Amino acid sequence: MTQKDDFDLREFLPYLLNQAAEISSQSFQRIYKGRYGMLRTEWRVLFHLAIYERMTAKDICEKAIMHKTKVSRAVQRLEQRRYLQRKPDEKDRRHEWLTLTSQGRTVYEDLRAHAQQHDQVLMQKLSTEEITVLRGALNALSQP
Amino acid sequence: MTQKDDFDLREFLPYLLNQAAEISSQSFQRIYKGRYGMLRTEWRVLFHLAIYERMTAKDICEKAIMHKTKVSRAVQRLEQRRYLQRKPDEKDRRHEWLTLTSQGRTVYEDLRAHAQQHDQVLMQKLSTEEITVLRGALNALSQP
DNA sequence: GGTTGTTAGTTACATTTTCAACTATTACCA
DNA sequence: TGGTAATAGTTGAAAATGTAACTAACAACC
Repeated sequence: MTQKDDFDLREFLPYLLNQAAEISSQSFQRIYKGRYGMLRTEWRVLFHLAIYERMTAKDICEKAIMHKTKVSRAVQRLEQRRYLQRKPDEKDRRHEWLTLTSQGRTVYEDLRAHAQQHDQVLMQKLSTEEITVLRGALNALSQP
Repeated sequence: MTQKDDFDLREFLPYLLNQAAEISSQSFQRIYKGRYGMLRTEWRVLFHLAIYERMTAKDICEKAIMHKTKVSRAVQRLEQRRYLQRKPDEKDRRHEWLTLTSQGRTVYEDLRAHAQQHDQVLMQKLSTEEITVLRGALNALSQP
């Protein structure tokens, strides 16, 4: 009998994180999909732009941990729907600055309200202290 | 100034969970992909079978929170590589019992060792107490 | 027993994602 | 200055995923 048998994959952090992330995202996904036909990639780009105001696609890649082709296509679709605007950087025309249109901000505000509600439901499953520790731990694990 | 401005999506649990899950999964993904050319779906089916010994595809869907078509295709590929065997249920031939072959178990043991290592690296980012609370919270959030 | 409904699992097709190659622009440096 | 390297972002083809329709087997009710 060796020591390796002590390790149970049911306690493997990436597994637990994935299950929790999956389940807690699902019902919210139905909201942005149902209301605006948005994909998860688009929702993520949208709210990053709302939070940080003005970003390049590359900034979004880094903050949101998304591949650049994913971001590129999400930006295209959000632009088509007039949720965002692109403006090339004057100094370095490889960069494009992205900002939400007022229409994009309206959509964002609506979704944010739903997100807040959704978050409250999730937090009811936890104690105040658990929530604090959880947030801290998730932030720590998100540093690569 | 309304209350809604208090809610910052950077603290939205599904977002934090997703970031942590994504980052903590990435380096491990390179391992099963690099060593065995496996996809995440296949890895998940493999280790569920290793843990529970004998399951139907439906059991896996429920435990792993995966859609049945994902499971169906992962099972097909694992069978082609001779990592698992199917056996129809005698009583109810709609059910198929799945078990790992010895080859599948060997692969699993190898990956489990790597997972354990990986888990230890992740846990170094956290205190013992954080780990305990985190596990509890993730389990709570995984109840749908 | 036969009709209807349900369940486990697969398949076809559409959508999304990934990977690699590509363009356009700027940086570096001999 | 010119040539190579690096960077931001896009695109096309291949792979993976999601959706809905399907098959096969069983259940339930008349």
